Amino acid sequence: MRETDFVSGFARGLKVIEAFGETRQRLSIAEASKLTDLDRATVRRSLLTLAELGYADYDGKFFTLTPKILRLGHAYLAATPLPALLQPHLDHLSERAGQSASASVLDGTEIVYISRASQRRVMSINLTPGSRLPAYCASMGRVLLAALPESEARAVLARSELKQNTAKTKTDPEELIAEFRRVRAEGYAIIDQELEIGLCSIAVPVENDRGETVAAINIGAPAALVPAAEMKARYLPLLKETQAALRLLLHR
Amino acid sequence: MRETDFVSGFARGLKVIEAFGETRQRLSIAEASKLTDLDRATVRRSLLTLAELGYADYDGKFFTLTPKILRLGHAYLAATPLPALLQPHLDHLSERAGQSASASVLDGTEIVYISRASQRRVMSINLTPGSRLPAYCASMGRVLLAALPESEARAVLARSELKQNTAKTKTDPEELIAEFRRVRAEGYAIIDQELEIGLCSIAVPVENDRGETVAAINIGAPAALVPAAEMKARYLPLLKETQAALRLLLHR
DNA sequence: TCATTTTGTGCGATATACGAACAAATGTCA
DNA sequence: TGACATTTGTTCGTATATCGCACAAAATGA
Repeated sequence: MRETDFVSGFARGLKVIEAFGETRQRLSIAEASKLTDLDRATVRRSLLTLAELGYADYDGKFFTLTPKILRLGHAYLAATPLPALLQPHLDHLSERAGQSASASVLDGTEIVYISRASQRRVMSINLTPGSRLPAYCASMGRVLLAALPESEARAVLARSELKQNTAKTKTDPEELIAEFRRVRAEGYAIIDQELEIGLCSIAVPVENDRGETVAAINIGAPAALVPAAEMKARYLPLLKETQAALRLLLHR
Repeated sequence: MRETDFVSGFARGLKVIEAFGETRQRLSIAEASKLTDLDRATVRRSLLTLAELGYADYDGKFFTLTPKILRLGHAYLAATPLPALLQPHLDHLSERAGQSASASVLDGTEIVYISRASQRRVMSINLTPGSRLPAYCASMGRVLLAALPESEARAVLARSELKQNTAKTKTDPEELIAEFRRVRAEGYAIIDQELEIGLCSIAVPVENDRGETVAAINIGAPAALVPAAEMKARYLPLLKETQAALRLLLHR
């Protein structure tokens, strides 16, 4: 790509939008400038542009994003058939399992939820399509990383902040790589309270008819109700059934 | 705002992103140019910028958005406390009603879903946070429009495409304005299959402690199970309870 | 094959970014 | 309270980047 094929004003504006996620709802020009590492004058123009277009409100001091900004992410959810295709299967899966079922894809070091059917809240945080979790310590993340060539998986781990969320969190890259091999061989991943105390989950890949992994689906359950040791026996058959149904759907 | 405080390259780029929602997943440069009414060279630069930043993939012919684009909308959902605040109440409401419960805000002529707790699918389309419906024919839309000064509500209706979705859809602006008055007086709106055959819903406003309407919540049910005439008796008390709980939460 | 559509590129005119300077607001301390 | 320091928002001139057009090249299809 040539130098002149890059619209830096556009790139800067997107950076400004993302600055809102990291901290608070309201940002002043100076705050946004610090977060994005862009000149105050530049940030100001971007924010005024967002306000002019209705993507942001401005009270003279602080800028806040408006719901119109959701159109941007929604462009993806509406344009990509995968989330809508998965949803009814997740609903069915969730109902039969009596637990929450979700689907996600990989974006860098994180997994991104694209569909979800929740029975009740098991996690302290609120997961909706668009929500993100670190891949290395989520069951769907393990499945998605296991699907990458090992060199790529290593590269992702190298870029990840391998944080010890709980006493059970695996943070050693070699141990994780070994786990990815097991996931590839056995076709599922189980997380036992590595992300949050009290939460277990089990995931399998969603493959198209060429065997390529295009997403992951999981079932999450409170550890108090379903010990990790029972996750496989209880939920793997259901997940495998859903996986088989989806494989037939995802021909291309 | 001065002319030079507007970054048109940014505005054009955002228009390009939104072009993906309207049609398909894959857009060529020429297609995107037609949809956005922008010069091909401009669209090409915007798309290449998106690809360079990882927001889009490019196979040499078609561009597709990547899940990274969800970061933009998620910046809003994460930055705004409302969706997360509402979610547990919707879960509780949904469980007690045995039906789907949702929350939305107004964006122009449309309502935007910000949180949702679904029991089972009652609609043909898949609603997730970020999904949009026309305000004039949705129960939450009626509630949100009723909260506007009447002149503004009229202006929104004037900009709306008042489509006859079903035989029951109200499309006369005067009839709708009269209905808004009733909603204001009685505090709830009921939709009887005006959006989709077989779907009834009832909504109430979510107000902060100053009585300002900041969102709407609803319960949707299949008309076959719950006739419109029974919606009020069955669900209004539950909605009112949730509304009262939220009012205490939303002081500012 | 030729016609049609689509994509890529060079160029002049125009719009934008940068950095610095200034003004206004805010905070600090005697 | 008042003087000073700091932070923030805004403006301006200029160097630089982007826009839209026109044309060339490539792909597509009849």
